[in-house]
Amino acid sequence: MSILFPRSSSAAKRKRVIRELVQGRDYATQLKFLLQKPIGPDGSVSAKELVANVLRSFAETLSVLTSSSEDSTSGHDHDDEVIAQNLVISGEDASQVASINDPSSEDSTESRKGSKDRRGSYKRRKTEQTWTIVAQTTDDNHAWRKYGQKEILNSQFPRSYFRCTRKFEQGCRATKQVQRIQENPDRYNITYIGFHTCKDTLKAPQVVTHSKTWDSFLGPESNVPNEHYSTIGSQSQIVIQEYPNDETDPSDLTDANLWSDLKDFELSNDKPAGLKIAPENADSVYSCTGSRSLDMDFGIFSPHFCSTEDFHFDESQLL
DNA sequence: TCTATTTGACCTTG
DNA sequence: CAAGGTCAAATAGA
Repeated sequence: MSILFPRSSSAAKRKRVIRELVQGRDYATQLKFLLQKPIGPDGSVSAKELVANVLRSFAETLSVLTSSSEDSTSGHDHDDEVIAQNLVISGEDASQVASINDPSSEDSTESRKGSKDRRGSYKRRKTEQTWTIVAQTTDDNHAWRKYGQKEILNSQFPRSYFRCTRKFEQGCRATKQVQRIQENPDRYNITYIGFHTCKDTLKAPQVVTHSKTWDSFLGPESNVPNEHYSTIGSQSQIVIQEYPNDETDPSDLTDANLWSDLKDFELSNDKPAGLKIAPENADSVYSCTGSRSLDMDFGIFSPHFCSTEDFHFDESQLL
């Protein structure tokens, strides 16, 4: 595949292409989770394979575009957002998503109503789909509300817990955990748990907080200078998709609730609410660290996607 | 006054 | 039982 854009005149088109590709790939990734089905009875290409191909195609295209743009761009705009390049499934079974709306796996919030002395009586949401990214920013275009912070054993930095601000308005189940990486305090390990099911993501351009810096998010131990997080450009993000290890059949992913979730994604202002972890401000994503691979592994991507830093995609260079 | 954050308590899980 | 996740009262800020 070879796509060459005339430098000046087609910059906008190029930008759009990149955006669409990235977005499309994210959608395909979501689709993949929903279509964990074996080959059809008639031996036709399975949806799984299909999605794999789509993803591979996206990855390849982006790879080409990126490499072709790298040597042709000299300037970097600090404010430019950077697009995540790869969403890697390091998969365990994708079974858990099916239980998103399963009452048995619901957050304890409901079940605790009326019993004030049951603080903390919750069901740990190990049944949710989770994925982890490494990034220099925690901004992901979703509105989050911090609800807790914990000192973590053998970790210099505390872990902060966030939930979607629309948890109660719209019942959005998305949560995330943010923790500064000890070996690399410039970056954060961000674990997303569950997909956003809220719809007005555009109304939530930033993480909602009264705090002025991420330091306040990440605890008093944090001593990274504020200005370190004042800009968005040039972040690196690494995505590691994870599935809970569960016995549920992956085909449950086609659960009606999920489809409705998917519909929600589509309705959410052209922005995928779920896998938005590959936000516009990510530039590098990798992982091949999965323990148990899904049948369809993202290893189908070209090898460089699995290395840690060689795939650096800065959208600003393409725009 | 309203909304978000902080923080210690409480609970689940392994 | 320790570690980690969540709640909710207290607090802070707009």
